[in-house]
Amino acid sequence: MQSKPATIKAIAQILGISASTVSRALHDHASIGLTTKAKVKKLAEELNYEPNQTAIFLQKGKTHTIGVILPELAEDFFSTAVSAIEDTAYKKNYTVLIAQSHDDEAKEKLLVEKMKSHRVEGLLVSVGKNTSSYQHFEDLKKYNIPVVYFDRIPGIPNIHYVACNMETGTIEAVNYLLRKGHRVIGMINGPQAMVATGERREGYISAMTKNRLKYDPSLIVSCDLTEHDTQRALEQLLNNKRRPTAIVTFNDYVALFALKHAKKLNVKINEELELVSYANLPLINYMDNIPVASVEQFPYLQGQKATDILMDLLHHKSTAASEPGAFYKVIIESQLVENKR
Amino acid sequence: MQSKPATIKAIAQILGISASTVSRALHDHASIGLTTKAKVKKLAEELNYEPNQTAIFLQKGKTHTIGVILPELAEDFFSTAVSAIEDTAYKKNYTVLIAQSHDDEAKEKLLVEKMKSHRVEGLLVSVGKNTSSYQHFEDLKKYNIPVVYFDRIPGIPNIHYVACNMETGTIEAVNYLLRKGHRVIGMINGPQAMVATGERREGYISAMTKNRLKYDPSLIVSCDLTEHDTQRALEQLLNNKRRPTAIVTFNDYVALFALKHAKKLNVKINEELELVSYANLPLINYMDNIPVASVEQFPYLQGQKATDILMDLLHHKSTAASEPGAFYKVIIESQLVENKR
DNA sequence: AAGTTTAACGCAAACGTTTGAGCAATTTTA
DNA sequence: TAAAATTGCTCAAACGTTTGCGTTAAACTT
Repeated sequence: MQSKPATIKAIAQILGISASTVSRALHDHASIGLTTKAKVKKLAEELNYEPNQTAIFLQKGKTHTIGVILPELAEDFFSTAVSAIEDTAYKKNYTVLIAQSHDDEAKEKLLVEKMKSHRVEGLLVSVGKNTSSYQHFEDLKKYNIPVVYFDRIPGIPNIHYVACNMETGTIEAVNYLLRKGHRVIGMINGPQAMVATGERREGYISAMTKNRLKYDPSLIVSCDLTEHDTQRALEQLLNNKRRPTAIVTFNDYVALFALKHAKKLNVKINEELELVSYANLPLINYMDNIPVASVEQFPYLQGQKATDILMDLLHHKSTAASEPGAFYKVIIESQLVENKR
Repeated sequence: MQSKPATIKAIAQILGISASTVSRALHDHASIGLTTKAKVKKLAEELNYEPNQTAIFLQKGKTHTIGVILPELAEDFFSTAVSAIEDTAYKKNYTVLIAQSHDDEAKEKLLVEKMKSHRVEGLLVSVGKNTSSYQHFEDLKKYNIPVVYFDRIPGIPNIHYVACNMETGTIEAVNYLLRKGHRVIGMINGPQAMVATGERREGYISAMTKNRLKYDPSLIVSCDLTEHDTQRALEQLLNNKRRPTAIVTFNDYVALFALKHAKKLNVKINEELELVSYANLPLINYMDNIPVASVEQFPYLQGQKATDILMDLLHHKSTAASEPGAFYKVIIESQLVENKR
């Protein structure tokens, strides 16, 4: 078998015409005769000709490829976001390159280099939870590679992003618990560096004070989202002088860790302790007992919007460049959904 | 700002030397003077030079890219498999291009074209559940693009694949249920076209007959894995003349659909009816009640092995070509894991 | 001192495609 | 029937790299 795919040159040689004619024929250019076109197309079909994108990329300077950098593909939130990204990109005839940082800032930097090297036209990123500097992303602007952040966004100005406003959902969550009669409500929050951590905290404080309850800082404890640290955080809350009867956890994984540990500690879920979480997992509502409610973060929507924005940026580069102060900031309001039993 | 990244040519021009010298200098070629090397590297650093992969691809005829085609990224099984693929590929300095078929055979074909067009060096694929012809994949062999199938593999000879042998796990599952005292065991199986459907069926029959129980065909009903059809299948089993007290479901999603519907039908889970499933979901073991056990399919391992095989194929192409009869067939034995309460 | 080696670099082609400009036939116009 | 317009095609350069081969000048032989 022919190991190498057919090229335009090969077609040209067989037909005894020039490569440019073949190229134009395949593109239905007006200045090529119908008989020639027919011959070319027929042979291309026969040889199973497939344009070499890498050559086209080089020639046109456009790769029609976007990159995605995110912490963990296996996490349900991200995989559905990527699913949306791929779907949306596919419709616009873009290809997507993925890479996961595993929350490692050093690797994140390397991945940016790799993406740059691959000449992606734009980048979609959800930053690692430990990432402290965003310079490696911001540098891309110099090369006209737009970056759209989603979900885990940096807390810096002048960026494009789509994210959930966690404050809204958190307020709803706390209100929900208050309505159910809870007065001492704890929170297992995320790392201080994350924007979402601050929003949850603000939401918590806002809901409490709006309800004329005093805010007790000892009821909010941050953790690094690992199972181990969640256990520590849970114990810290349970041993607090004012022991919470309900806890808002940073996300579903944390909720599951906490649940597991609570069982081990013989804390009766939904009697002694109720949980409210932020949905990253699809089937939490198939579960019994926990958590009683979740704050939905719309991963598919986020992925979709982020890709739309990137596409817009790519196709109106001039506009974006001419209005350097204009940044997309799409905020999806998080929403409390009560989990049906 | 400079909108376009620096090129070798640009560096050459600035330094007043030739492009080839710059290229060699950057690669630490022996025949370039140390002072020149130093100058080149310094300037490259300053200009933030990043080699243009598309150009290198074209020149070398190697893209260092592999493609992944699978049905649904948002499904947990696949996302963790992709996570493994990306991790493994990254270590070998390969980039991964992903695309989802959404179980649509026509789209699957288009994606193959796209991958071919992108000149991926190899392909990892998990076929759609309705895919009946595999010609679009097999055609790639002509172009020396190796294909490694994983998990959802075609039932044809002469292919490389890694998959779980569902028969083993199914036998274990049925044995487990028999030990628990069940005698009438149902099965909600997948589409007939899937290899895994056959394996489950064989496992079921094998376990039953080995235990001297007669095999009742009406207890195995196939469904298309949608929620709706699962409901139908469940009802069919519940209305069977011999009503099963336990059901083996095709996967966790089907189990969840069945569970949901069973609740609606007022069937008491784990009293009237026990479920055993095949794990695709990570947190099924955090759940109460269902299912009592799962057959683990090791998604990360599958992704990893599949990528390893592909890498091997890519690096020993000659070997593979010289021994046309040699195909990788990695079978991971599925394994029953009892879900801890 | 003439010949030979070696070090350091440049030339040019190639990868596959696109595209502006040019050119030769053929057809149209006046 | 000569000039002008149209048709259908070819040439050559370009995109950014790599690489075999050639070239120059300096350093080393004997």
